[in-house]
This record gives sequence, C-alpha cells and structure tokens, in this order.
Amino acid sequence: MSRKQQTPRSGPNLGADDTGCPILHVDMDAFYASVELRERPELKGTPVIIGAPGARGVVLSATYEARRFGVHSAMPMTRARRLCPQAVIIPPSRGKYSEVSRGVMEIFHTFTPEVEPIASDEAFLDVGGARKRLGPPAAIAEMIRERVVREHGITCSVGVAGSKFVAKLASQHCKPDGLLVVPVDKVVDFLHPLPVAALWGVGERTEQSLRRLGIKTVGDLAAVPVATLERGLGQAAAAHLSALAWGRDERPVTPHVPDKSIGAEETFATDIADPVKIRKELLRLSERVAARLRQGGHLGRTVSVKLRRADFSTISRSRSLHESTDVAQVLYATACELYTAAGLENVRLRLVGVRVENLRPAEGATRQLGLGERESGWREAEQAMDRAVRRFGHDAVLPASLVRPPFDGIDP
DNA sequence: TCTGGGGTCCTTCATCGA
DNA sequence: TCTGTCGATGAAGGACCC
Repeated sequence: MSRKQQTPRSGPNLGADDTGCPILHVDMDAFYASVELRERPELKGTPVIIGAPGARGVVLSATYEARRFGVHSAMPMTRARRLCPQAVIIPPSRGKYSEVSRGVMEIFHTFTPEVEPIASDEAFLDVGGARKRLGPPAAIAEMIRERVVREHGITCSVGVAGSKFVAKLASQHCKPDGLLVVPVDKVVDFLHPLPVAALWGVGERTEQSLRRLGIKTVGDLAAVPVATLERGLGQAAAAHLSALAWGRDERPVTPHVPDKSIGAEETFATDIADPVKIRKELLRLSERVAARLRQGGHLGRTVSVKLRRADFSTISRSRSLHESTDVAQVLYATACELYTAAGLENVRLRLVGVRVENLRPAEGATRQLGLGERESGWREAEQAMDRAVRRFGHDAVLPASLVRPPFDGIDP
C-alpha cells in the first residue's frame, strides 16, 4: 500500500542472478481493494475506492483502474470522488483485511521463520536459510506468489535483493503482480536513475530540501558529500540517505519488534469546542488504549494527548507517571490534566488522541503503592470488563459516562 | 484540495545533577 | 560559594511510513 509514485514496472526476471540476495519484500497489490473484489468480482477491471464515505475520510486503497485517474491512498475522499466520480466507493471492513493478512503471514512462515511484518499487507522475509530445502530466493518468491493467489485470491509483488531497502524498492518497481530480482552487482545501476522520493525516508519535505540542493535522483544524492547533506537534513537523515544511495543497508530482518507505544485518536465529524464532550472522548480513547495495553500484556509510563485545532495545527502534551499503568482511569485523569493545561478548553478541535509510551511487559511487574495511597480497584474492575467484553461483545460494559441515554440528541 | 489512524524515529530545547 | 560544562532525561513537535 505504498503511497509513493510507482516507478515503471519491469518484466519478471526469474533468470537473474539471485546469489547473495536472501531478502524478499512481499507487498500485496492494492490490498484492501483486492480483498473486497473477491466478493464483488463484477467490479474487476473498474475503478474502486476503499474509504469511509463520510465528509472527513481519506482513501485507504484504490484499484489500479482508479489510480489511473490520479486517485491514491491518503488522498481526501472528497478529492478522490471529484477525480473519479464513476468509482464505486466501498467502506472499509478492517476485520476482513486482518483475517486475510493473518492468512498470508501464515503462508510466509511456512517458508521461513524469519518474517518481519511491516504492515498488514507487506513483510520482509529472510530466506537465506531455506535455500537448501526450497531452492534459490527467486524460486521461493515465485512459490509464495503462487500460493497467495491460490489460497487467498489476491496478487502480490515481490522484490528480491541483498538488503531490505533494495528489496522494497524492487517490489514497488514491479507492481502489480510482479517479481523483480536486483542482483548484488546491479544495485547501483538500479538505484541511481530513481527519483530521490523513491528512497525510504524521503517524503515531501525532505524532497523539497534535496531539490534546493539540486538533488533530483538517487545518483545525484550519492554524488553529494555527507557534510553537505547534514546542513540541509540533519546528521541522522544525511548519514542514512547517503548510505542508501549507495545501496548500503545492513538492517537484518527482525521477526519480533516490540511495541514502543500504543495510542488511539479520533477525528470528529464536525469540530467540537465543548470541554465536556472533549473529556468524554478522552475517556473513550483512554478505555480503548488501556484495553489494548492489557490485551498485549503491556504497562506504559508516559501518557500523551494530541489536540488538533480546526485549522489543522496540532499540539501534543505528555507527562511521565511515577509508575507504569494499564488502567484507563489513570490514563483518563492524566489526559484531562494535560488537556486543561494546554489551554485549549473551548477552542474548536477536530481531533483528539491519547497515546501511551515507554512500554514494558506487565508480567512480573510489581505494583508499588505510594505513601498513603490506597489500592483503587480500578485495575481489577477493568480486567473484569475485559472478561465481559470477551464474552458478550464490545458494548457489553461501558463507563457510565459513555452510556448514551436514549434520545439524548448528542453526537457520539 | 483539505487533509484518517496507528505507529516510529529524529531534532531541538529545557532541566537537572554531577 | 559561584559559575560553566557536560551528559542524561523528558517534553514537544515534525517528518515519515503504511
């Protein structure tokens, strides 16, 4: 589901030399749209856009027929509809995509345990250890593509290379439904004609900065001394991009990357200034985040709130607690304090968010009460809520303030 | 044109203790 | 005792990714 412009696709090159190319990047083609089209085959070959039809949605995925009209992921739905009025709009059903994603990831694991998922629709695989058993990487890539189509009815593209970053560019290059091997001795030839925006880490802003330095292609970037880049981009980005421009990327495929933060946010259908309604939303988000913390076995120590004004300017405020928590009431109380301290009460907001950082495993963590503090019982109450939700479904238990009285006329 | 939601990483700045 | 410096840490914001 890459949002970057795709470079022209090349034909399959199964015959290319894949020696020293154990890394595969597998990327589903127009993932959400492809999943929907399995149930709506009559829409195949037509423009289809996946996205919430409401006023403030963005495009989550679009078929290649819709992309021909300039529609792409993350584009506001209003604009997408203007560009392609004949497109069929399908609201997303995330549960369905998660299910297919799980199935596809299971297929990957039958080839190698070295699978690093980077999104629901893409993953890196290191098949270096599978060569003896299954053959060379390009052959494995072709087997994976064949199984994904056969078992899930959707296509994917696979890049095969010596590093993650080149494999990723290769899969973008051969989309849709393609396979591209970039042999070790052809990496520089492959990279240097590409636009700098193709590189991982170069978004709109960085592209502008590079353009000011006269850099348009990866080859241009490679020719510029790191010290010059540092002045425009900062130390880390300069070193990173300079290495990538020469195809240097030592990052291994890492199957288990621990979570660093968990959060939830909500954009309102219309802007809200009423602090009572904002706090209600903070409670709802705190409940969601805390439930996910408990589900994942995490405790978090830093609580941050995100507040986006009607003009889209965004501020965040955070506070580290004395002790890590997974209790919604603690998150909520902190979020409310941060909201009040930010001085945005009665200011029109379009989005609020709650996030918890500095995570650590809940297992084995000791709960230390502060001087004079009494056990509140919230944690036990919320764990009981978790059990009820697992048994009876999502709306089985809610904090009283989130229970909507009948006909109260207030937007949720 | 009017911008979702869930994340990671980096930079800058302030503060604090040694 | 005062001042400067340095590193660690926390907070805020921004850019980027899918």
